[in-house]
Amino acid sequence: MLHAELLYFYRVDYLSVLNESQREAVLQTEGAVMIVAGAGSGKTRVLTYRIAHLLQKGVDPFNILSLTFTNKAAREMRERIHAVAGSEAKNIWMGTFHSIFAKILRIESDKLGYPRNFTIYDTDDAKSLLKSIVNELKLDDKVYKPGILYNRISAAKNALIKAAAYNADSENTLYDEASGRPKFGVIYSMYEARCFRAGAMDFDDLLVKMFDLLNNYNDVLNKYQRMFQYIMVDEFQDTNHAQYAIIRKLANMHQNIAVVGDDAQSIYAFRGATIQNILNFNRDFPDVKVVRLEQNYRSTKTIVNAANSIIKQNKDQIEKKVWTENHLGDKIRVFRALTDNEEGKMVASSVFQEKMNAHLANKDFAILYRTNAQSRAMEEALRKLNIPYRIYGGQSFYQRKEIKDLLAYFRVVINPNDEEALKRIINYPTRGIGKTTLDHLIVLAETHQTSWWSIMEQAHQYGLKAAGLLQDFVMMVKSFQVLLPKNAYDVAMHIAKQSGLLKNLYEDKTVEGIARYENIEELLNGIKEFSVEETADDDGVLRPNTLAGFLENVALLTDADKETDDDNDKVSLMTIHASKGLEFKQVYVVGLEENLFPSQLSLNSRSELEEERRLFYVALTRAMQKLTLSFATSRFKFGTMINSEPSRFLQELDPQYLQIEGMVNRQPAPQQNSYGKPYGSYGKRPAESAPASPSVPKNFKPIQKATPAPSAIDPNFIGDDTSNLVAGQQVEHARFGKGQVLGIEGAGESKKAHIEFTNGHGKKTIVLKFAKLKILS
DNA sequence: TCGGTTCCCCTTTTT
DNA sequence: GGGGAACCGA
Repeated sequence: MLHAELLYFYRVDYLSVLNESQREAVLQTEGAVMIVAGAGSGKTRVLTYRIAHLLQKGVDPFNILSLTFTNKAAREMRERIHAVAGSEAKNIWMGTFHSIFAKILRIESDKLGYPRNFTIYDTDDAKSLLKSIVNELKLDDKVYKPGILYNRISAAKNALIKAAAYNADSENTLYDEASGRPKFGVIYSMYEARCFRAGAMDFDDLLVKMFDLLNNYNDVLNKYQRMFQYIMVDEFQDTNHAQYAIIRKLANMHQNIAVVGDDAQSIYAFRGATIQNILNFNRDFPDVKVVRLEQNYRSTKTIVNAANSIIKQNKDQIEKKVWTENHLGDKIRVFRALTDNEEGKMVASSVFQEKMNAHLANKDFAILYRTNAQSRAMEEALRKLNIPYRIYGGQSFYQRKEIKDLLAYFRVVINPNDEEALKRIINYPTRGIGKTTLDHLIVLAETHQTSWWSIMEQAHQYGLKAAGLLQDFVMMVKSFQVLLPKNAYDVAMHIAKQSGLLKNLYEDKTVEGIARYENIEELLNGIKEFSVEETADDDGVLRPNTLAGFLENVALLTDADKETDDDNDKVSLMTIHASKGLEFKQVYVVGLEENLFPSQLSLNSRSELEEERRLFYVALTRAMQKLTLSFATSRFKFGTMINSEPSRFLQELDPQYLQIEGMVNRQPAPQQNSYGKPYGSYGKRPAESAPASPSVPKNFKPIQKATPAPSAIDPNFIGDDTSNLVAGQQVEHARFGKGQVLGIEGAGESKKAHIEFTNGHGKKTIVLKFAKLKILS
């Protein structure tokens, strides 16, 4: 640290700006610490100062490991530390789990038999590989859907179960047989082998292989344990089993580990995150010091209290009381719109007005939604009012076809065994290597247990009809490979031109074609920027930034990691997931409708519904000054208009914090005791509006808390806990519809129900563990 | 083998 | 309403 920076650092006197708990969290650098940080409680500030404090104490930045969940969080943290602690910040091991592990895996790749420049398969690559495996095995791709297979493989990997172990466990095999996918284990094995053969790791492999590395190579474990004297983990509630197993190993030598998290903001259980890790942490580090940050500095009392009124409806939670000294603030507005487009208009014009009234800038506003598809209506409305906006996430730049195509060229040049990349470009632009040839290649590679590439290199020997064309392709790639040590931009440009890709895109003069060409230009410009500075490699030697280096960086960039343009004063549009960790003066949460938020797919179990509720909690707590919620009574879905009802979450909010606007003038004002339905009755719900259901408040709170997930959609919904299911009960199955239970067989994991379905599906035997049954009576 | 058309499925959320 | 796969005709 430079002297001047040190002085600056002391002058800030960071300890005086912290409250007592925050100070404790910063100063407790030794041993295990768990920081339970409520929303808006200054978590990032604590983490920043904690690292600054370590540096100031003389800890070498190379000995600090700080893991975050997103690239954005890592970057922001680095910038903030740089601001308080100076240029040393860049030497801290700071990044996402995936990026840090990828970095280490490249260094240690030879131990695992991987090339140093292994490819990282993204979700699309992985699904595409699974699809071809299913085809090769001649299985029904309606049953063996890539997405389902991918999720199940991912779940196994997150639990550190590899294919061999998976297949050795009869419980898995039985499960797969019962769910109609007996070949799953075979697919998993093949997938694993094919990734290895291609020199590729998927996202989950970055965790699994990292664990293997530490578990099987004591010298490697020792090296990194020594290195990482201080470990910090942000968003601990979002870690999965594999991630936890790794950090636990790494922390084992020095035992200096601080984890920061908030169970109320756990929104990634669907991806394997488990709050169990919090319990494990207490078990594995029995001397853990727990620090609670409960004072909220971000939001008004109204927002904090309303958010609390939501989260307390969850059964699964760690008791904590988030409070604030901030002023009361405005009530939370609720907009009711007729359609999704009208919702967009209301939100956009409200942003326009608020900007004037409260003298705010565009960047003080965020519009948050549950699904990316909802952004369109918002965009259109904002455009009409000339309000600049920026969309975070959604279809990422790097997921566009043309970008993936060019990147696939780079990938093949760097790692010709990368079969998913090869598949993309082998006949693009068209060069006469069609499906037939590719099928031959696949079969040959499989029989000779080798890669497509090595078959292609010897195409003549295998008597392939298209051998000449394949030879040409191989020669082209090899001519690119020679250039690899050079500067990334020169190589990239050469490849883009010589492959014919640039020309192919240039000739397309349609609007989309021009846009695609511009995207390629943008990518090339990005590479140019990347390649101007030289970097020192691990051995300290300066070398030009190569294309391989660019690809390493780009593989784990997904969403909002593209450089921001000059004008940053824009309204932010993003999913609630993407908004975690951010704050805005004014926040609009749109699409508060049943089946959308909470998502239809979450309605079958209490735990999933509670995750949706935590998601809502995250959304609410993004707002500093003013919060607006909105819903539409109908919206376009798959091109057709569907009716929708207001979300149950609106009804769960304590009405004293709400101000309802845009209502049909049916009643003078919502009465205190009628908050069960303060939004008027619209939509066709005969069962509800019929006199048969009198004035009993349907969602009366105490009842709601005691019974699992009452559904606002199905008035007959009783529950989903099938553990006590008996013959005679009426149930509803997601696919087969309604039916009656004839009998129960077995117990525990393999408990099955014989059910007679009414809608022509007849009798079926359903394994209760994975059938999502609703109990109707 | 290729290009165009139809048709089908889709929607959570992300590294 | 849209992207991708499957299908079909040259």
